[in-house]
Amino acid sequence: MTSEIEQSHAAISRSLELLWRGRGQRSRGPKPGLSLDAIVSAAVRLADREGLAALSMRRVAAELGVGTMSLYRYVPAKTELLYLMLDHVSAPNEPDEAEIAGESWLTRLERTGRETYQLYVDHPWLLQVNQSRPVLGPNSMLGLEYSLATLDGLSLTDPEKIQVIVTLDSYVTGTARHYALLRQAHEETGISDEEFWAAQGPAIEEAMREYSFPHLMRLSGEAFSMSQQSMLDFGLERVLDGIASFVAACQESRPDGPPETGQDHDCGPEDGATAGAGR
Amino acid sequence: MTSEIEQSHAAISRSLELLWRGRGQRSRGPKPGLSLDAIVSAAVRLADREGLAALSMRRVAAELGVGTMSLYRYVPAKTELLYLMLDHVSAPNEPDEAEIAGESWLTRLERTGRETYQLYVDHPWLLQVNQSRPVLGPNSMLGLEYSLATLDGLSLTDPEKIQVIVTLDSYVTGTARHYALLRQAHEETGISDEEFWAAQGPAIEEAMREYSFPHLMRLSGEAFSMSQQSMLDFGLERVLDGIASFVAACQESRPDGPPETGQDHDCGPEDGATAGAGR
DNA sequence: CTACATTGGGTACGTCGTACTCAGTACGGC
DNA sequence: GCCGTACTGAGTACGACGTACCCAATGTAG
Repeated sequence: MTSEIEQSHAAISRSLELLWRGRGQRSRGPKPGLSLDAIVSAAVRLADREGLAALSMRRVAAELGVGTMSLYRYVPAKTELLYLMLDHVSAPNEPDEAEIAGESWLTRLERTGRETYQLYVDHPWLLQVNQSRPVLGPNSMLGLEYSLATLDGLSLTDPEKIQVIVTLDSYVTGTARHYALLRQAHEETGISDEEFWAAQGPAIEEAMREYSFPHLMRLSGEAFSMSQQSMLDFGLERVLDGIASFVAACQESRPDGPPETGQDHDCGPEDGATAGAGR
Repeated sequence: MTSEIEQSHAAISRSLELLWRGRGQRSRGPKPGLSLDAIVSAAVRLADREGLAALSMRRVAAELGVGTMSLYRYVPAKTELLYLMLDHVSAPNEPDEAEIAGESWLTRLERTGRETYQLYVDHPWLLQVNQSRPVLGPNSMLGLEYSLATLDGLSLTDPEKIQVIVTLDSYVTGTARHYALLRQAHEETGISDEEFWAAQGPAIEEAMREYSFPHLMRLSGEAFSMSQQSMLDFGLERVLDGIASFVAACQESRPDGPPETGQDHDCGPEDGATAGAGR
C-alpha cells in the first residue's frame, strides 16, 4: 500500500515535469519527429471539434499521421495528456495593461468571469476534466495570480479573497455547464430545442394530467426564451452585486486593512436588501 | 438524414415511456425476474460507491447476479439508464409543509440550494451526466415546480423567475463540482491534499523562482484552510444577497405585480453597494 | 395440449487504453 | 571512419467496454 502511494507520488512528479516543460536534454539516437506541444495541440483540436468522448489515443495519433504508440514516447498516459491539454488552453491572455488601467476591481473581476466563461464555451470538454489537482500548471497559476492582484488593497483577509474568487468561478462554471450541456445534447442527437419540446408535447401533457404542476403550467410561453448571453449577464450581475456589498461592508468595518489573523469573515452586509422582501 | 432525426425522436419517446413508467402490460411468457427499479437502484448504488467510470453494464448485471444482456430487456441502452438514474435520485423530499410554513421566500430558496448541493455531494456522478434533455422526468419537473412556487407573488416576470432559479442552481452546481473534483482526485490517487501539496513543494518553489507569482507567494498559510462547508456558506450568502436586492428593487418599482409582457428585466438594484467600493 | 410471445443470457464484433516488443536511427568515443 | 548504444517509431496483444444477434427455456392464450 505504501508502494501505491509512492507510485502516485511518482505520477505527480511526472505530470509536473511535463507541465513545467522539464524535458531533459537529449543526446544520442534519432531526433524526435514529434513534440509535446504538437501532440497537445492536436488533442485540443480534436476535443474541440468532436468532444471528449471522441478523444482517443488512436484518434490523436491519426490526427498527427503517426502510430498510436508513438504518443507514449512523449506522454506517459492519457490522464497526463488531459492535464497538459488543460493547462494548454488556460493560456494567459490576461495582461494588456493598457485597457486595464482605468477599470475598477469590480469590472476587472467581471471581465475575469466572462473570460472564464468564454474559455468553457470554447472548450466544453474542460468541464469533464478533473481540474482540482493539476491546478499547478503554470498557466492555471497565472490565472489565480491575476485574480489575487485584482483583489489587492481591498481590506479582505486571504481566505476571504479565495472565497470571493471561488464564488465567482463557481457561478461562471455552473452557467457554462448549463450551456455546454444544451449544446452537447443538440449536437449529439441532431435535434434542436424546438424539435425536442415539440416531441415532448404529448408526453408532457399526459404528465400534467397525472401529476399536475400548477406553477409550471401557468408559465408564459416566453419564460424560457432568454438567450444564454442574458442568462450569464443576469446571474453575473447578481453575484457581483452580492460580492460588492460584502466588500463594501468589510471596507467600512476595517478602515485599516484586513486583520492579521483571518478566518473570521463575519463582516457581512447590512442585510438591508433582505429586509422588506419577505413574503 | 431524416431517418436520423426520426430515430432520435423515437429515442426520446422511448426515454419518456420509461421515465413515466409507461411499461405496457404483459400477457404471455415467463414473469420477468427483474424490474426497472431494481436495475436503476443497483446502478445508482454502484455509481455512488465507485463512480461513473466504474458503471458498466457488466458491473450492474453482476451487482444483480444476472447476465449482462438481460439488462437490455428493460433498458434500451446505457444512455437511457443514465437518464433513469438521474430522475431516480432527484426524488421529491421537498414537501413537508409543516416546517416550511414560517419560512420567507429567501430562506426557502436557500434551503433549495442546499438540498441541491447535498444531492450532488451524495451522487457526484450527476455532474458528469447530461441533464439538459431529460429535464422531463417527473421528479426533475417537481423540483422546478417547487422553486416556482417559492417565487410566487414576488412581482417577478416569468423569465426573471427562471433566471433567478438558474442563477442559484448554477452557483450551487459549480460549488458542488469543485468539491466533487477534490474528493474524486483524493479517492482515485489515494493521496490526501496535504500529501499532494507536500509532494508539490519542490516543483512549486522551482516554478516560483522561474515565473514569480508575487501575490500567490504573499498568501498566508491559512488562505486555503476553509472547509467546503464554509465555502458554500460564503458564496451562497453572496448570491442570495444579490438576488434579494434585485427582488427588492423589482418590488419597489412595480407595486402592482410584474408587467404582463416580460423580457425587460431592467429593474436593477440601486447599485449603492458598488459605489464607494472602487479602487 | 399446442402454439407462440416473452424472458434470460451466451457469443461475437468493434472500440478503447496501454504493456510489451523489436527494428531502425544517428550520435559519442575511438 | 566506424562501431556500440541510447533512443525513436510502431506493430501486436490483452483485457476492458457497449451492444447486435441469436437461441433455449418458459408459461399463458387458445
